[in-house]
Amino acid sequence: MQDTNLQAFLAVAREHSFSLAAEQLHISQSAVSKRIALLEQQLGASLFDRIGKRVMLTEAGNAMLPHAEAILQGYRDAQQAVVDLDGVVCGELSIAISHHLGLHRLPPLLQRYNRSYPEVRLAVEFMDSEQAYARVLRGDVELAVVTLATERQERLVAEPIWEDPLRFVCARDHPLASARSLDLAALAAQPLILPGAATNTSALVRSVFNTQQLVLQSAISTNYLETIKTMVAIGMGWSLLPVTLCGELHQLEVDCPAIVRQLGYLHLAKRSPSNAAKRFIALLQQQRRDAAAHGA
Amino acid sequence: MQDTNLQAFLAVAREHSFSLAAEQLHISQSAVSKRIALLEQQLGASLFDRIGKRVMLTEAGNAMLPHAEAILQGYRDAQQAVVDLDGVVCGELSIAISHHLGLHRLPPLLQRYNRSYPEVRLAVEFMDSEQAYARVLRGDVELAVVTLATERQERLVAEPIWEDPLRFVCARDHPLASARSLDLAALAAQPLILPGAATNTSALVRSVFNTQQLVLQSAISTNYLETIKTMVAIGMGWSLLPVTLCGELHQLEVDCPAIVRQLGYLHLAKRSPSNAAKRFIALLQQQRRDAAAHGA
DNA sequence: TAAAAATACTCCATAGGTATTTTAT
DNA sequence: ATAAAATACCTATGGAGTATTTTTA
Repeated sequence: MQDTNLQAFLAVAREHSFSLAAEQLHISQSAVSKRIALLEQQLGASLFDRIGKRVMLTEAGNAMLPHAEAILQGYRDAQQAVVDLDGVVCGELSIAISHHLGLHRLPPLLQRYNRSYPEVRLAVEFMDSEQAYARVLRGDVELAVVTLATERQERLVAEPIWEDPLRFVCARDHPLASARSLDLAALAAQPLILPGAATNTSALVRSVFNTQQLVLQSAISTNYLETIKTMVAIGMGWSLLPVTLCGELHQLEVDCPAIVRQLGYLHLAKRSPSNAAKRFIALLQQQRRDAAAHGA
Repeated sequence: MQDTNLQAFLAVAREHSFSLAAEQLHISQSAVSKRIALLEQQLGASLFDRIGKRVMLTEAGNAMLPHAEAILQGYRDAQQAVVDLDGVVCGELSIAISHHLGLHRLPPLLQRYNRSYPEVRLAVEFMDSEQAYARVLRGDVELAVVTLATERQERLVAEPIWEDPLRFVCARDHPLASARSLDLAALAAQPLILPGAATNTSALVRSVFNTQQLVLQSAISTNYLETIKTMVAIGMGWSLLPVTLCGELHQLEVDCPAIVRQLGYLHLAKRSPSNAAKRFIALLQQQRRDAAAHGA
């Protein structure tokens, strides 16, 4: 990205010679002649007086000189500005975060990010994971950190960071708490409390029961796991909750494969991540490695 | 003499669309695609994210934007500089004018200029004086005609043309109107209406009161002197206004040195004025001479 | 399905090279 | 006569257009 005609102009002005300018530019003398001729034609004015073997700037050439330099400097600056982007982390980073992750996993990460890159203005919005998916798809936010959907979406890149195993829970004084051995069918017969039917978590749970042709019907429905926990604690039914949320609830031993939510980040496949986003993703992935090392 | 690739870049950035940009440039959509692709290849970075039907700047594109504008402006300046050599007054003259001057001092000048040099396309923008300073500094406009700042700026040439003495005014039925003798302290104790704190006019006024360790606090604030006049007329407080705006307001005799705004023009020191700008400046300076002769 | 961007292809203008001519000392 | 710029002529490339394909809403 440059302007070869202006380069020729500056070289000739500097060298007072078409031939020397040609040498400097590693092109033929005739090419220089033509570049200058073209410029002169475009400007409607001569740039050089060719007085015998002397080449000197005309008035118009003098007038052009600083502008030509400014323009070529502009090209260099532009190029540099793009190159400089590598490694410079600044600007705004818009993230959608699920309520649950915002409460239980992200605070330390956000704090660390904010300390490491104070130049980045973090625009964080908390919402349901499904809304976050939509916001990313629409390009409203660059990144989301949420409960991942079980099936991958065409236009999105979704990477799991944490595994979030769900435990069957009920109140301590709930009939199920004293049951000897439990299977999915026994649970399906009892009142339960699940996140809204449209949520990824709910879909995951229902898919497990579906393998045994069991259909779940949740009486109470909310997308806030904290609320579900409270409902379970007062004996409204059983539910599935992340280990970290089980607290003093009774955990049921159930004869079925582990039910594990994938928590992670996602962004539009086609959208090139900003440097700010890249760093955030790096932080998330480091988190995953740490968790893996710790778990092992 | 120009850069068609950068033109395409700016057009796409402006329109958020390759097709619309193509229309504007009167070339085919595929040509635009190729120009952008070439730029991106030369820079080694994507300039736009094509997300479905949405076209948006990447970080690199954002970084490029001001440079691309600067380069194309450079071409225009270069062209104009050569044209101006012939003493021809034509092309475009971009001027930023303060609301007040645009209303009260410049109309006859603009009219005369327009008649004398119909070849010049006047691009006039009205704004606050402080915004005008910024526009000149950024090179967005060539000239500004505004209220001058009290201290001179390094990179600017600022020349006063008019003196604009400010008068203390209040409503006819305002308590101050019947006061025998007034000093600054007495005024500072009463509600007043001043232009915004960031304005040159406000700074000038406050500096005068500061010499007596008086601090002014303006309840209402607007940058439009006409609005201030109206507010004063309905008795909201006293103010300082140019003589020409005092009209039927009560003018207070106050024991203090005259407070005089300097109105004039300014431009970048390094930017040599175009012929069109030179003529405009000549008109302004003739105005000053006329005023001096009339005043004498 | 419709609209927008990318791509395939074709064509021509032009930038560049070589060789030659012109011009001024 | 010589050195330097202009020019003639040829070639290859790149930029433009049209038509088509791909992609996503």
